[in-house]
Amino acid sequence: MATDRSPTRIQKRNRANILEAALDVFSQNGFRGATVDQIASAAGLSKPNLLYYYPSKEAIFTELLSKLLATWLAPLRDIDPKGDPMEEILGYVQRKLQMSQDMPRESRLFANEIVQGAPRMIDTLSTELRELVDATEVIFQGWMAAGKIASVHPRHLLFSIWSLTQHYADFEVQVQTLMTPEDPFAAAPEFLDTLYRRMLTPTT
Amino acid sequence: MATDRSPTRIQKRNRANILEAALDVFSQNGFRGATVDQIASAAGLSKPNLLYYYPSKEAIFTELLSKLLATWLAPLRDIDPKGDPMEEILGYVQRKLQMSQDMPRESRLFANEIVQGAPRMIDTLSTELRELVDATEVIFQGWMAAGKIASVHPRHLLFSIWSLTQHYADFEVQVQTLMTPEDPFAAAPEFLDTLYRRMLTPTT
DNA sequence: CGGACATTTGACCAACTGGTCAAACTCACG
DNA sequence: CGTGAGTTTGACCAGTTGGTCAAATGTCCG
Repeated sequence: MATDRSPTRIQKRNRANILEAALDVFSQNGFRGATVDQIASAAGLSKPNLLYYYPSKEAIFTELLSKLLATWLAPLRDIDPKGDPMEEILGYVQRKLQMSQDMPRESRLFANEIVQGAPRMIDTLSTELRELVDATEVIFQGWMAAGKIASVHPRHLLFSIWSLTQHYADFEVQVQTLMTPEDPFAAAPEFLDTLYRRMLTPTT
Repeated sequence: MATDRSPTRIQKRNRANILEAALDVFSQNGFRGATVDQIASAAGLSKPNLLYYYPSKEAIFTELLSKLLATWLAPLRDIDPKGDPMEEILGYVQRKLQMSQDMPRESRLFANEIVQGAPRMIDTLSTELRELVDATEVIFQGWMAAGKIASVHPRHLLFSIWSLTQHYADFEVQVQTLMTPEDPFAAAPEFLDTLYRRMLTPTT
């Protein structure tokens, strides 16, 4: 496989199929729980054929992670320091919630990895994500100092948003089981909107 | 091994060691990621010796889960319908948070299993836990109807407490990495207390 | 002490898993 | 068509893993 030439039609199709299949399998079983054979057949390929496109299971996982991280963090980058504070935060919450609903596999992929100590993500966490979180903290602190939102611990605020929104994807089985027949996502937007509005409305 | 006789001194010691080791290994690697050998050496036994006490890896896992579930759910059962609503809920939040800090392995054990679809817990979830959640919902609804706490979706309220408190244990690596050098658990109690106090204070 | 029962071990096995390789096959293109 | 590059495959391999078994060793108690 010539990696330094522009990819052929077949390469494009197969690489896309592999990543799609890998997302399915890794998000459901975690890295160690997933087998190359599972991914291969989910992608409609034989195992050696899959390994013709990616040199190892690890390589598939790594590429998948790095391709998805940007998407996953986009809403956080989109927070506008010059926007209305309450609207920005409530909007971020709703966007994250929507992502949990639309992309539960991505959420679980990261959840699986982090619960097990994030052995393949720790570098990204402590550099790229750390910077982004630091920047967000500054924004939140500015809003709090200006009295636009109530003063709370900015990092805990951010973690709480991640926690609450991703919970619906990561623990979907549990939420589904305990909410049936109600649709968990039906009342979630309003619940979270109310929660953050009450917590963050300044008490002058 | 005579299972129908009272356990010997050695049986008691070894069984305890095995479950302790299993908690370590399963919570860090999930069911599939854990190996019988890992558990055995963590318990100071050889693999065949371990399998003399438990017939299979699955059996260890199952026993571990069922033994821990009672402990894990105790704070929820302890909510007193006749107590002061706000105090009961804030107390429950603090107890759950304390458990995340003191028993992070237990939290991650369940988290690992549920993220991956809870194949070995789904029965428990849909019966025992379901009943407990149903009962709690009734309590919450009573308090809301009486105007003692603000009206919010009772199940989402409960899930939010689980989510926020267990987040500190389940995603410990991430939280640690992004909060260093601050101790995540230092500000958490106050943050959660404020959050739920503001959300649940009735707006008459 | 001695025997019955409990515990431990090393050798072993079959299934699974990640990965390799040479040979066969397919495709684009002149 | 033909040819060279791109693609696919079956056979294979070594390491890991859950689990078995008979034999060896340890412990308890009369």
